[in-house]
Amino acid sequence: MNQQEKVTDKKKALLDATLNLVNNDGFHKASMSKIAKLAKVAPATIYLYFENKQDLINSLYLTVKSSFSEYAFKDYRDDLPVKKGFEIIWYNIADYKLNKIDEATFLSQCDNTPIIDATAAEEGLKHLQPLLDLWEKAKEEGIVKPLSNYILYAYTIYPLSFLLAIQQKSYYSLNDEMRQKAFQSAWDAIKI
Amino acid sequence: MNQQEKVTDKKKALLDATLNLVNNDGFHKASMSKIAKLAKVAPATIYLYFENKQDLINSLYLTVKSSFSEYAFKDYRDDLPVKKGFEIIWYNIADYKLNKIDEATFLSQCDNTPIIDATAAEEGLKHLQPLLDLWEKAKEEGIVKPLSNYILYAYTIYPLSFLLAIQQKSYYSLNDEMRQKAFQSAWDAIKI
DNA sequence: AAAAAAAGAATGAACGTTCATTTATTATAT
DNA sequence: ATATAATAAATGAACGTTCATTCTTTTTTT
Repeated sequence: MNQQEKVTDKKKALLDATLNLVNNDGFHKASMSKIAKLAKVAPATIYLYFENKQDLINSLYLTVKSSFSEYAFKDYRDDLPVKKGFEIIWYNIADYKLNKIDEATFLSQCDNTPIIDATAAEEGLKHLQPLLDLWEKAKEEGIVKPLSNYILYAYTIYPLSFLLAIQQKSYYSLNDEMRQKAFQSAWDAIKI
Repeated sequence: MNQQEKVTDKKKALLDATLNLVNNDGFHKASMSKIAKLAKVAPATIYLYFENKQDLINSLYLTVKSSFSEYAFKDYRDDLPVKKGFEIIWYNIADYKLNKIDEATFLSQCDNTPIIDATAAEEGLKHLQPLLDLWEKAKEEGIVKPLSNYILYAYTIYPLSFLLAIQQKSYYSLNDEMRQKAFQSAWDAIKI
């Protein structure tokens, strides 16, 4: 293992530890020493890789967000028919939310609290551009209702966050059949 | 002003202060001394009304949640036709989320983080029972798709949280026309 | 042997909470 | 009605603890 890889390893261990602690105990209980202990590293070592706690959190957010959007647009091409393209993206995001539960939970916590810098939050918003482009095309073609992209998002993608939360509290688990029905509801909400 | 009212006043000032600080700075930055200062009270006074910080937060959550559900079912009666009843509840909740922004923001923060005790969270869940009952009736009558109440919630009520978040970041504001369209999408998502 | 990485101990500041008093209110006695 | 006693409410200072961060020393790599 070379130097570069080792650096990445420690950094990754720290990001993982932070993710888990923030998810399970909340930001206010995720202290630097706990993070260090979980990552099997001395507290001071964190400062070799991150400027301070805020930088650690921001970095984690951007890292996870970018892994999310990579996942979301896997196998998607903008020359596909509108509904097919939307279906691919929707199922990708559903898979992410229901399989990569820790990452998705963390993102949802960041999006609903002020623990992330305004600048980092803005940076994270840019990741969904291909979906916004798709919706513009869909509206032009008269396939989807002429609603703002915010509303389209609210009724198709955002509900998945609730299903994630429910599943995580293990009141409920979403099988393939349910997933199809959920997609149908998303589509019914926005289709003309 | 009698004694009872004075007690309620200080308590209310403390709950208000906590709401504002947690909303703006996050739970981890809302220290007891800041809360006390904002409520114009000595730090020690908080402990006359609440056991500790966790109890303060839990109390705030339950207070707000109960004001929310009172608002949600205003003018609702279970002998109304299903769609009419749903419409009343939906618009009530929309009004709450878009007008009582601070309270709604706080609830959304609580629902997406581990800052609330498990017991308090469970307690808060019971408030939506009339809506769940309505949905059961709607499914029996074949007016609404045979989906779990979780999914029905995810596609009708939950999207309002996103619209709240958007409006609060003031990227966007929801007028009456948009609100009607949003209701239409909610209904389209679940109607048969 | 020199440089870089990591560790652990040490730092002041800030935290939630408690304490001994003071201030305000209510009840009792004159 | 007035003065006094008893109670309740509220305070600011102080507590022990924990926090994020830094400093010094040790270990590892080159």
